[in-house]
Parts: sequence; structure tokens; C-alpha cells
Amino acid sequence: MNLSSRQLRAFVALAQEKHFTKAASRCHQTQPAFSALIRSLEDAAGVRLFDRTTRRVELTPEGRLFNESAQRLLNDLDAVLGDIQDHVAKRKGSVAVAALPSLAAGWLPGIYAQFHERYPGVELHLHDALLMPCLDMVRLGAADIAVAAKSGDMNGLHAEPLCEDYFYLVCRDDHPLAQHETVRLAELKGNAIIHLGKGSSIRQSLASHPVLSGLNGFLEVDHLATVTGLVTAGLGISLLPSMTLFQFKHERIRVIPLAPRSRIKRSLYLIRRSDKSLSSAGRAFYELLLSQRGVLAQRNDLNPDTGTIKAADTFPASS
Amino acid sequence: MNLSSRQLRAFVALAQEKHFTKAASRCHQTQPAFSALIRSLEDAAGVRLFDRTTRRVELTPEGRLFNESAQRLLNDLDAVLGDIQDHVAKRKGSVAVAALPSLAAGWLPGIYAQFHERYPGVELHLHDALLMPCLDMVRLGAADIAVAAKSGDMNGLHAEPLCEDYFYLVCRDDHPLAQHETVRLAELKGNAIIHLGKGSSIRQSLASHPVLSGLNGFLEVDHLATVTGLVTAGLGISLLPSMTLFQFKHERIRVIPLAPRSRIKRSLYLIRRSDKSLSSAGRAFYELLLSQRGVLAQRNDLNPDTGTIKAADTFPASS
DNA sequence: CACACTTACGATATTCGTAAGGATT
DNA sequence: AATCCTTACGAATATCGTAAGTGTG
Repeated sequence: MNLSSRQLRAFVALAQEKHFTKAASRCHQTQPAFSALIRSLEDAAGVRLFDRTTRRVELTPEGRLFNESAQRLLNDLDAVLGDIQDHVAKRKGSVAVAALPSLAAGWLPGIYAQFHERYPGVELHLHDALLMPCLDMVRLGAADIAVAAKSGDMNGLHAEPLCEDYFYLVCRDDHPLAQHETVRLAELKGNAIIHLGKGSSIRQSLASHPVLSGLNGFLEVDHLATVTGLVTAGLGISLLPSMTLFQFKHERIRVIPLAPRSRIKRSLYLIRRSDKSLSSAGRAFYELLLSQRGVLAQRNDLNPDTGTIKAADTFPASS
Repeated sequence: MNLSSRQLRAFVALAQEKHFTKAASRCHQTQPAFSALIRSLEDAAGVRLFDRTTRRVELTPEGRLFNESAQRLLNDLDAVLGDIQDHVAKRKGSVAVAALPSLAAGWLPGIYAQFHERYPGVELHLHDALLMPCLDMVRLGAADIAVAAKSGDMNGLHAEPLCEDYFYLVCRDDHPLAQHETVRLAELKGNAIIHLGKGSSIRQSLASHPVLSGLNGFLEVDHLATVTGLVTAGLGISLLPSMTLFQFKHERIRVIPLAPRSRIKRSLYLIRRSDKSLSSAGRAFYELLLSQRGVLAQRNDLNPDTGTIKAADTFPASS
């Protein structure tokens, strides 16, 4: 047995109007078609739902019974469908993003603001986590999207290249290298390097460079803010990707590009599950991030003409 | 926008099976037809509800959203339709009958028992009321059916003849007429007649007979049981229709048919509103009553061969 | 290569709108 | 005579099942 929402709507219209012609036009149908629709409903129900003489249309007892529920059924259906439409139109929904701490603090907030202005009804959940937790959250469904680097095991994940994040030397203004326009890795020998923890994707990007493994690395911290403090205090230098440099806006800190031959970079990706599609809101966020790809590429490219780069130049907090 | 229950059922089946071919066969369809059905649902919703590779079928985020409600919507629909089917099949429902007190007490209870045995799920409401209230209850919708006589104003009512109810003389065994086989109205002259109230249909049937208006009628009571008492006490005689005679099973009371030329009767009808149809249960009750028409006609016909009728012979209480 | 969903396509069933019919006031 | 629901009927639409196509493990 089948029953369509149009039949329900026709029933409700007729129960209210008590007039085939009026109810038919309310349903944008001709009266005979409408009449047939009501009859098909009655056939499906197995009872006459309306008593009709040419002068009066009235509900039968069974019709009254049906009438008590029909409106509610229709409202329920409309509510469910409306809810889905809201999600499709991104008036509702939620997106959970997992991002590396460096991105979660500096670059993403601006994107979030943009997204929230465009889709104020969509809830945003931002998790800042190290690389592996980021990927695991996506795998487990705790996050829809990750903005992170790749790890060895990318099983079940789809990684869309987002940008290349080039590393810079960060040192205090009284450091011997502070006045250089560019710096070669070899010149760093003998300096105390301040490292992030081994779970950090920044650290992992550096680890792959054999040249650096020989450097003194007795300082290892978890947060970029600490690196800022340590560098300002003159305790060492650090190598950090451009997207973290917003943290180093300090008058005594200098940010210096690496020489072309010495360039280090980390690749950042938009990561999602390969077997599950994103929600409408998730897809919108994903595409908003992707649309930033060009902007990011331009910002992060090393420009040989730039000379010494001040932190403020790279990523103004007011995006 | 339209949406059919079959689409809902297909969605639920696929969400559970996660397999087009299996879900299709569960819906008694071929797989391509089922596939098209799902697609039509997705088109209606405006979103893809399932992620399908050739190897896996999974709900999309919007599909999961829909899934939370689809089963409920379907259950609601089935409940409503099932309820109507129950009413059509007379497993549920209610019938309100208004009947003249004489019928409500004597004849109807047996009919009620029959109906209740046949349709135990249907509630029965019996109102005993005088003629006019009976008709008004039907007019107002407080009763579906009335078993009563006609009144002057039968507007908006349909009256189906049910039976003719012939009057009998009721007197005590020591009354001069007690030994007669039949009685002529003229023979009643000079006797004290015990009347029912003016609202009674019995009284109204008698009132139309000019012969009786000359009789002494100083005793007027409301209930038949009182008539029984008065007659037994030797305070008078009464004229009552056969369907009330079950009340006069007393060793000292005699029930005597009226002579053919003196016959008085009241006509009883099944009465319903002419502009509203009966519910399934109501119709069933109506037809059960109609089916009694033959039986009643036989019972109530005056049989000239019967001679003096004892009350016990006419309507045994144990029906 | 076997399984599983989609596409293609002709046949069937439904639904629609126009026009005529019938009933009621 | 006017109103209003039903019936009749040809046209448009939708749905179905069979068969071929495509993609994945």
C-alpha cells in the first residue's frame, strides 16, 4: 500500500475548505484531478472519508478520525524535510575541524570568522591537536576535516594539498645572524636551537633534515608562545614555518628567510575521510579552505627580494 | 513537492540493509527500480542521502539526519492507517444508540449482547430517553442511531421502518375483562386507565385514538414498572405495546390482545441523520437492528389463535 | 571475474486536464 | 438556471522490469 504526501495535503485542504473546487485550486490542480486524488486516498484507506452531496462536503466518522492525525503527519513530514533543507542551505548544521596548534591559533580564526558571517546558523567546533591526534579525530569521525600535515599512515584518509609552509629563522636582534638577509643552514651550526616536542608536525618536518640533527637542541618546549619567550630572552634561535610567525611580533625578534638552497618546508593538507562524504556545511567549510590555497601560496612563497622579514609583515593578526 | 510512503519505506530498508539488491527484494522490487526510487527521494530532498560505491552503501550526514526521523514518520503513518483499518474492521470504534425506555430495557439488551460478542472492541453507549430527546440526540450527534417512533418534525433525520408494535390490554386476573380472549376498545369504557407521561411515545400513540380520550385517565406515571405495580394493586388497567410486556410477568396480571377492529399500534423506526453517514461500527449496528425486522414482525403480529396471552409468552427476559 | 550499482529503453500504470454528465438548490 | 461533484477520455508523466554498462575489489 502506498500513500503520497500530496494525497495527505489534498485531504487536509478538503477537510478545511469543505469544497472540492476551492481545495483543488489551493493544491494547484483542476477539480476533477483533485477529485480523483481524494478518491485514490479513500481507496487506499478502504473507507469513504468524505460525505459529498453536490451541495455539501463533510467528513465521515472515519474521515474525522483521519483528520485528527493527517495534519500532524504532514507537519512532521514538513518539519523533517525542512530540517534537511536547512542543513542543505547551511542554515543549520555543524562542522568539526581539527587543526595543528600553529594553524588553529593563527590562521584559522580568520577563516572561522568568515564562515560564521556567511553561515551564522552553523556550529563550528575547533580542536587544536598535534598531527597524529588530528588525523585520528578525522578517522574516528570526531572531526569532519583536519588541517594538518601528512603522516606515514594515511589509510582511509583523503589529503588535498593546501599549501607549502616555508621555514624561517627566528632570532633576537642582537644575534650575529640578525642582520643577514638570508641564512644558510650551515651558518646555524653551533647555535642553540629551540625545538618543539616530538609530536609536533613542525618538529617532524625538521627531523627529516639530516643537516639539522647535529645542532644543539637541548631546549624542547610544547608551545610556540614559549619559544617566543625563550628567543626574546636570548636563550637560543628557532626554525619555524611562516604560518606560525604571527606569534613572533616582538621588537627584538628578527625573522629571516632561509637561503634558496637551504629551504625547508612542510606541506599542509586538507584531510577528510575517504569513505564518508562531508555534510553540506562541512563541504562549504572545506571549499572555503580550498579557496584560500591561492592566497596562502602567495603569502608563503619565499620572495628573494624581500630581504629581512619582520614578523608583522607575514601574518597580521587582523586578517 | 511530493513524497510517497513507498519512498520512505525504501529509504528505511536501504538504511538498514546497506545493500541495494537486498533492500530492493525486501520491497518486492527489482534492484534498478529500487535504485530509481532512492534517487527520486534524493532528488526530492535535494541531497544525496547515501554514499554508494559498488562495494559499500553508507548514509551521508544528511541521510543520517533523515534516518532519525524516517522510521518514526513511517511508524506514525502506519499507526494512523492501522487505526482506521481497525475502525473499518470494527475492531475499534463506538456506537451511541438512543432508544425509547421501553425498548432500552427490554429488547435492546439482547441485541447489545449479540453485537458485543461479534465486535468486542466496539464501545456501546445506550441512552434511554423519551421520544423527542431521542431524536434530538441524533440531530445533535450525541447519538448515532435512535430506535424510536416518528415525531412531527423529522427534519434532517432519516427514518427506516423497523416494526409495528401492537398494543395489548394489561389488567389483573380478577378484572371483568381478564378472561376475554380479545378485547374491543369500546369494552374499556368506564375503566380507570393508567397512562404514561405525555412525553412517552406510548402515550402519544394512544393520544391519536379519539375513542380513548373519553376514558378516565387520572393515573399518570413515568415508568412502566410503576404501571406494573398499579395494575397489580388493582388500581386500573393499561394499554401497552407488545415490546413492553416483558415488564408484566406477574401471576396476577393478564395480557389480552385487542380485537382485530380495535387494534392500536405504534410504528418503530431506525433513525439516523440524513446528512451524515454512520461510522463502520454504527453501520454494523444499524444493520444488525435491521436484520431483526423479520423476527420482530413475527413476534409482534397479533395471532388470532393465541387466545389470551400471558406476559411470559411474549418476551421472555432471557433472550 | 564476480559482484553491485547505474544507465538505457520499451511497456505498463498513474495522473492530469478538458469536456461532458448528473444531481441539487 | 446556477453550482458543484463525477465520469469519460486522450495526453503527458512516472514507474517498472529487462538488459546492457560501469566500476570496484
